[in-house]
Amino acid sequence: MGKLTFKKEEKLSGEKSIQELFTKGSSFYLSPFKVITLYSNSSVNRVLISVPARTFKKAVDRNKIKRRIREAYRINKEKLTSNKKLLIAYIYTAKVILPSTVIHEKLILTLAQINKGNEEN
RNA sequence: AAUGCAAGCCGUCUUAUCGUCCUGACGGUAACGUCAGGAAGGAAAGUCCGGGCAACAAAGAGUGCCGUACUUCCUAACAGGAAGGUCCUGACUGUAAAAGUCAGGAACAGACAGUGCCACAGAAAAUAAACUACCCCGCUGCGCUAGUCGCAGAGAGGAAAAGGUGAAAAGGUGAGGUAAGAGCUCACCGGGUUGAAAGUGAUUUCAGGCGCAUGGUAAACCUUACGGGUUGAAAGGCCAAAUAGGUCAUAUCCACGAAAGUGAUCAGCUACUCGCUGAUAGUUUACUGAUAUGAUUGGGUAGGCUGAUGGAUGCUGACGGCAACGUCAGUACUAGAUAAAUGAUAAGACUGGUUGUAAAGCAGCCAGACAGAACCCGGCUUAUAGGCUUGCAUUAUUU
Repeated sequence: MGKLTFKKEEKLSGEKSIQELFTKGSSFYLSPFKVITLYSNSSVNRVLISVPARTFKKAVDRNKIKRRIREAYRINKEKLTSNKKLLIAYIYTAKVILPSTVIHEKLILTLAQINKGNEEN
């Protein structure tokens, strides 16, 4: 480990798996995110990052938020301790563009929450 | 030099650490790794026009629907662009009037094909109309200067000249003419019309004749001319797991038969499977099944590839053209993602603003826009901190 990469394989795509995640996954809110998780049999954790176009009408703003979340996940993803692999969706629910440091802090909290959920199962 | 306007151009940079996508080379069975190269815009935006491309449709014509609307040209095409014309507005020059130059604007075909509408005000808003005032005529009354008189009244006519209303009042100004008036007549202007000349054309100029009642609105319906097949890359083309199905082979079980063996073929019903019916075949009344494994196969789901990035491309030069643009030659370029890459963090530089200081300098603080490719092009429209260049105007200074 120790590689802070984020390759194509880790990006969640495909209509079917996304539908499955949204219908069967379990979710929790932790401002500014809504997080949805689901166990899968893939070889890596796969992540979907979404910023609603309803709150951020300009593509530039959405891209900026997505990039910050992606960077935060990339740097902190080794904090995930589960053996089983997950599908994770991050949905950005805040109405303003938060600075990178805040997004980093909050995302670490969400990872801790996901780990806690694993231990209970 | 400053400010304003117009046109054109640019629209932050560097380093470090960690990362993303594409291409190539090398290593590796592969996963992947190493190295090298490349990776957003002037609007990528709005999706408002036009085209390429693709599929489907399509005898021809008419009607309907939608769009366009001064002319000529440019272009693949356009509602875009260039040049020009007409009208309107403003400024300047200038004159007795005229006229010219510059800048801006125009939904700039048709209102003697038809239908409709024209609020309020006003007498009247469209085959004209008489409220006030004006004029003539006869009648009645009154007056005295006793008339071809004056005043008043009601009546019958004339008249679009004056007043007032309105966005608009039926060509304008002047003269003649008349009871008063009227294109009733004349001159000039305006209008439409005929001819000639100039121009590819819109149109212009000149000449003749026309007295010339019949408004506005087509961003009301409408008429005329020209153009338009429909749907968009989620189009279209190709490959193709898994699962279910077809066919073949083998094995096992089962059924029939005394045994050998057989467990098929064809047609009809049904969208298909199953099933049913019939015929034929296996010496034959019967039976004409099931499961597993392997091979193969049609369609095709998930998914993938393609479409899809080199083009009506940019730049430079020559030639043609007033110009838009075209032709030729040279040269340069190369994003290709797909739940959607092109980044994150830190430091510094640069530019601008502001505060401190008498000022330069320096220091502190703040800011660096609009905005993210999605098949590709040509336009239009809208957003945009700051900077640069050129031209014009104004002001100030120096020579």
